[in-house]
Amino acid sequence: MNKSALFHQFVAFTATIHQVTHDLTQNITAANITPLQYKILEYIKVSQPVTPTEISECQHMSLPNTSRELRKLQERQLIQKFSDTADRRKQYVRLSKEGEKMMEEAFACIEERFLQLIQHATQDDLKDIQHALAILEEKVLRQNG
Amino acid sequence: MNKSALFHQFVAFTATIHQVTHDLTQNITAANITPLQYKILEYIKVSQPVTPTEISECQHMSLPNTSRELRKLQERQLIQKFSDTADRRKQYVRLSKEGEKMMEEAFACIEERFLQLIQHATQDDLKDIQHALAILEEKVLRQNG
DNA sequence: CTCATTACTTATCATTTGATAACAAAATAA
DNA sequence: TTATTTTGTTATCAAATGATAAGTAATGAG
Repeated sequence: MNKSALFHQFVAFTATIHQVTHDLTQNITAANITPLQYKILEYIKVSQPVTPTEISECQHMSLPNTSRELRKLQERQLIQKFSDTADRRKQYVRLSKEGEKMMEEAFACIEERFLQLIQHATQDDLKDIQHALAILEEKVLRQNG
Repeated sequence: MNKSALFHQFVAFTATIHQVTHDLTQNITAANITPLQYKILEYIKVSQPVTPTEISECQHMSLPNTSRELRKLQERQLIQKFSDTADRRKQYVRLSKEGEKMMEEAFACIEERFLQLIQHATQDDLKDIQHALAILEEKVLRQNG
């Protein structure tokens, strides 16, 4: 099998994934949130509690800029910070009640849009999709990062 | 089968795809190109010739901003514009020789990184991957856009 | 204790990107 | 013909993001 052909197929695939992600997530929050801030909230939502350093690394941004965005999110009552009792330099970030509500609504909206995407899928189709996702995770994405 | 579970699997999958895309494409050009400009060149590369209006729509940006970025790319000799002989309002954009060279090098670099990702895959693995990509394209991504 | 390191903040500046108004030229419709 | 629409440009402003210097407080190593 031709690896180069597989590469081209993969590139086309990722382009489509990016397009679909854009469609699924556009206009997702009424709140006046920047794209970067949404990304950060999304990460906190699925990984909380997280430290600013972790956010900084996962979002590929500098710690000062992370700190600035977290301050804005805290001012808007969307997140809360707690300092580690053992190591008081460290901080843990969580969504506030309001932030949780906002992100849950956002996720619900994305899920609804996703379900529309697969509305005509049969049970067999769903199994195929699930299996395909698992194959790619295992054989391409989980290789070493 | 639980569609909601599939949704969560899909979300995790797309997050990983975005991460891998980031890794595959980071520091890809020596040229002093902004991320947006790279995206535009990438689109031109695979779809040329394209009009500014098409770029504008596919990249989700306004026509004035598209025009500005194209001007910068033209000043840097990375693209060329031609006006349509039939409808002289229209313009066709292509990569210049230099732009082609740059993008081919970029793509070659990305392909090399991708091949590393699947370096341990057997022939059967490759067939599985190819099939998985096809399934997802057909049953999720090509539903209606 | 002293010194270096870690985790984070504040401040500042540059660059990139987005938004919008105003315009021009060509094509099309009336 | 005149009016309208399409395609694109230029100019300008605002906002978002990136980069970096300097500083604080806590921890840990020696």
